[in-house]
Amino acid sequence: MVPCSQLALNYLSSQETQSDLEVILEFLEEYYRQNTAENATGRKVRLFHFLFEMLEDPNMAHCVSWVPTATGVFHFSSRNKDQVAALWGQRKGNKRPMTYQKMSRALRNYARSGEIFKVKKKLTYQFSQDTLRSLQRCHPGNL
DNA sequence: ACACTCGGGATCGTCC
DNA sequence: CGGACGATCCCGAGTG
Repeated sequence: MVPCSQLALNYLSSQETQSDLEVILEFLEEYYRQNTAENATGRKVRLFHFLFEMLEDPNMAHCVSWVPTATGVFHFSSRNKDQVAALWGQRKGNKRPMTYQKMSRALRNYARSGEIFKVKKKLTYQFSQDTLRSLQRCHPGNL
């Protein structure tokens, strides 16, 4: 997560015509909206955010893991893929249980927005460069 | 023949 | 209310 102060500075320097107070209030409102409800209740989390979390968690390696050969490529375990899906549905608070079939449909939608692409291999997908960079920026952990 | 995987249209829920 | 957007549901085709 980029520090609030740095974001605010960038924002301020690009909005020199408005009054400082106006700009600051506008920024804080947006910042607060993006960084509270999301982390607290998981309401605004997108599927690829969740998947990135799973991929960074060593305890989930039996479900999803990075493919070492290329950056941003990951694949699901054929046996445990539905476990990831179940956790995803749980995170979203869905009434009906999530399955890999339904979750993978959402993954396929990411091809249109260019966030994640399907690769030829079974059960494997690839984050786009931009998506991967922004995810790593928000996740100050390893790498 | 069979189970598993992929593709996509339709629909839903939330937000503005 | 209605459109945009992301996700969910469902069914049929593809494949080893």
